[in-house]
Parts: sequence; structure tokens; C-alpha cells
Amino acid sequence: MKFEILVKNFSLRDTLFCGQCFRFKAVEDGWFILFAGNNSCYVKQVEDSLIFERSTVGKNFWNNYFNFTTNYDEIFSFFDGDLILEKLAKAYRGIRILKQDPFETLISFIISINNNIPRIKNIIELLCKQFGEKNKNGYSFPTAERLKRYDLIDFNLLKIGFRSKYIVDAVDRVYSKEVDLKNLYNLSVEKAKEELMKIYGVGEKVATCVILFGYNNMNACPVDIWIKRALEKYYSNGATKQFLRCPGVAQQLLYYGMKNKYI
DNA sequence: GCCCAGGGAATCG
DNA sequence: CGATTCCATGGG
Repeated sequence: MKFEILVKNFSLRDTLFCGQCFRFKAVEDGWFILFAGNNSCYVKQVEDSLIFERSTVGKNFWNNYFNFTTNYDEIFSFFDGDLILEKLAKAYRGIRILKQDPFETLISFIISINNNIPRIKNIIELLCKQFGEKNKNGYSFPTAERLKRYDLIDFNLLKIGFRSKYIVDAVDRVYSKEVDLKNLYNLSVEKAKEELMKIYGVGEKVATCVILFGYNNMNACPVDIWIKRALEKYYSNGATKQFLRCPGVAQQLLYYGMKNKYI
């Protein structure tokens, strides 16, 4: 399928590179191959137009995935009065928090534990190639049903390392619905965290990433090493009221700003 | 050889 | 409770 979505104050590049998602690849001439769950497309931004080709799914899916129905101009204006967030909001106003698939987000951020982004991307790509289903642009992200067929030894072949046992436990609990991922929408951060942290290997950080990136709960605020550094540097007296108006986006701006050495 | 990466569990005081 | 240590792997 081929179509176009008109966008305003949006940056495909910043949205993809700001560290929230892992399954995309720059091809040529500004095009990206983008995967989300079992869907995929070729996508390219030309000014205020987002062009899709070879999409496996209609434009409603991507409209939702990119969160285009949410007013981000308003969210960024929440930060007025906080000098750091103001500066970041101006530079990175094109960022959107994606609405990713909860299971894909869960497994991806388990893989992210004490790991770096290029390696996380590699492992996830291998995981899809090994255990996903082939489609016209590549491979789907394997479902819990599919991953249920494999064990520690299979995952270790992908160099997942000590995280393999965490994935096995996550697949078990999701498949058995002891942790029912469909029930976590619209829960408070604390309640959702309580559920997700039943999984061996899922702590505060991974849980809040799933709640933010998989359930689009803007109150979730994952704290990794970069956010820790940013908080020490700029918020040693605690978060500002502006920060607390949208912790999810504030956190994403700080992460991207720190990694880019922009702040 | 060292240190680090979108951390978490186990152990110890 | 907080602090420390171990966990696999690859890049710098």
C-alpha cells in the first residue's frame, strides 16, 4: 500500500533515533524501513509530508502508531518556564512518543538491560529473523505463542547472554496470562509496574519503558544512566512542576539531549 | 587489559 | 533500607 500523511512540527529522524524503538533501518535517499509488531513499511519524510510505500497495513495504523492525533504543540508548551526543557522542546519538537506493541516493547527492553543500542538492534533483528514470520519487507516480531516453542539454548545462540532466562520467564508469564498485557491499558503507572515486575528480570526501568512506549502512559518516567546524569546535573533540587506535567516526554527530551551532548 | 552500555537479582551490613 | 557484586557480550 502506498499513501501519504500530512504532518506538522514532526521529525521522523528524531522520533526514530531518540532511543524509544529499535526496528528501523535507514536505506537510501532518506527512506527508512520501519517495523512495528507484524506490520512494516518504507517511510520517508519530505517537509510536512510523510510518504509511505510497501506498507503492509493502511494509514490508520501508522496514524495511531506515530501518535498524530495527540496535540504535541500543547505538550511541549507545558515546559515553558523550565529553561532546560524549553531549550530541548525547541530543538526536538518533532519527537513523538510512539505507540508500540506492548509485548514487543517488553522483550525489546529486556534485551536492552546493561546493553548498548547497536547491539540491542542487532539482537532484536536476529530474534525476528529466527523466530518471526516472513512478510514482504522482512520479518514480524515473534508473538509469545511462537517464542513459547523455544528455550534458553535457542536464545543463547543469538548472544542474548544472561538476559535469555528473563525472556523465557516473560514469555511464560505472558503466554499463560499470569501477566495479561491486554489488561494494562489505562492503569496507573504504579499498578502496571506491579504487574510487569512479576516477570523475572523486569525491574523499575524496564517496566517504566514498557508503560511509556507500549501503553503511551505519559506519567511513566524511565530512569537509565543518562537520565540519572541529567537529573544530577539539572534537577538536583528535584523535578520542576513543568517536568511533572509530562514526565514521559520530558524524560525523552533529556535522554536525547544528553546523548547528543546538546545539554 | 580497561570501561561502558536505555539494569536487575542476590547478597550483605 | 542502601551499597556492592555478578551477570554476557561487543565496541571503543
